[in-house]
Amino acid sequence: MPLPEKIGSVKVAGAGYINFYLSKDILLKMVKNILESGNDFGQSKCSNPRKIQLEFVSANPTGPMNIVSARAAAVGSTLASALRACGNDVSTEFYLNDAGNQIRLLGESFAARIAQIEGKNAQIPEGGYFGEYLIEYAKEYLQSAISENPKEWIVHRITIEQQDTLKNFRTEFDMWFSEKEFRKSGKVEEVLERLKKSGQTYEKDGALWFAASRISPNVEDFVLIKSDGELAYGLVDIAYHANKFEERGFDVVYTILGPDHHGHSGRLDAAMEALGHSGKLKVLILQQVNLIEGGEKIKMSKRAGKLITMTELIDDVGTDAARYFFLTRKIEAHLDFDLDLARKTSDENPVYYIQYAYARIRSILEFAQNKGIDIEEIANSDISLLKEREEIELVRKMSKFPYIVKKTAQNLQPHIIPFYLLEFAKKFHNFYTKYRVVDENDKRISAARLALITAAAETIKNGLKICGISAPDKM
RNA sequence: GCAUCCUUAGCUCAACGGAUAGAGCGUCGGACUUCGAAUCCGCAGGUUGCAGGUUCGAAUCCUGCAGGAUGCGCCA
Repeated sequence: MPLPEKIGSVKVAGAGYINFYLSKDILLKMVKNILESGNDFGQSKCSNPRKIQLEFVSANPTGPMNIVSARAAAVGSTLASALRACGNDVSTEFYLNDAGNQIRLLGESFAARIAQIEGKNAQIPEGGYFGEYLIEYAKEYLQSAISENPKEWIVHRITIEQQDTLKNFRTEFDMWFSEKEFRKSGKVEEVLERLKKSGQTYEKDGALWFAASRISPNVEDFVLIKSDGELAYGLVDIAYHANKFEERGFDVVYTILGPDHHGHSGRLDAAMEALGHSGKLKVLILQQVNLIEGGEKIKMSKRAGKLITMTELIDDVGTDAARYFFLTRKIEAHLDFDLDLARKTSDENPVYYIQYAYARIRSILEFAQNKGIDIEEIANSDISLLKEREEIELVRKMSKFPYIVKKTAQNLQPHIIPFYLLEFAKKFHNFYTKYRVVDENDKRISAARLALITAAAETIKNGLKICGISAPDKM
């Protein structure tokens, strides 16, 4: 039976399986495609591009960010890149909780610290913020001699700090959405009226409740308006999410929340349904992170003052290693972060294994150039000279990269790319050890192999880029 | 008590419901006069927590049980 030209061979593999292999020609064309695409290799067009919002981190501006925020930053920014690579219109957002009870407590705690430094007798309020960092900020505030209201100042100051930290962690947001400003918009009251009209609210103990349990039996009712007349967090958050769809027209919203918010997730879903947005919001619960050092869990407690902040973690292990480790787990799985392993700049640390493959290729290209080979010309080489098993395997692997990116975006699972890159690096090292790339006695095969490894470097670089990990030329 | 997540090799983890369940690390044994040894090759390591069910087919889906983590406020 004649085979279509795209199919190279067919083999019966046992267990009822028949394998069709892509022809070598098709595979080898991939190499040229990759070289032509360059930085765009891995991008694809989406059959139904959507306007997507991805909200993540959204840490309260009340103190230094913790390691769960770090994980959220790594995961969120990577998913955003992957979704963009698939042709979606993606907007990333940090919801700035700069209003409400916690901010009031922060302001009071900060004022108390200032008063203490000035020698006055002042107490940090019940449930306030006792962290030492407020003392440092208070000194800074007093020295700067600004007339700004201390509460406004501290919120702003901490927000700037968070923005810097996130930027250092290669996580940028298109939008920092202020809760305080949002509350002024009147949207909260409007949404409240609509919820009342939906008939799913009731009064009890002087508060206004939302009957979420009627919409979804597993969800408990919750308070919209507290008995003191204040807006509850739940209500503001519902209005905020309604705003995403109604004022800003997102088709889909992904909100990444910490494990302590899983109860909130069901409430939001129920409320979105009541407001006519069912199925458009997907809350992703990102599980917790345990830091492991010396084979043991580091117990962190605010009281004992043993808290490792996101900044400390980045300073300790570096952005590349930290991001890599945060990305290697499914989002719903708990992550044990092995500090000792992440610190190691040796072969045990997989992030270097991948980066090393890239650096090695850059080094070979430089070597070839020094030998007088014109790197620009390798795109015109005779790729069909590649026929060793390891060469074909490498091409086969790189041809899967766009699919890997797509799968990451579809499944909203960041770990797929780092795992792929690890396997890919393995295939490259494998090839490298067995075959010489630059062979002065055979210029034609050299050119073909240089084309091959250039395409490999492109694949690694683009993969690392999506993960927010650097691809160093030398290391 | 309720809710969410987890349980796969010694360790850390992969595996669109599909083939003989795969990687890294660790152990052991090998490979550098030539492009980077931060590398490669090989050996060993498994009743996928337990018990049922659905299916042509289950690590994967359903139920129950056991073990672990977390959350259950008119805080956010």
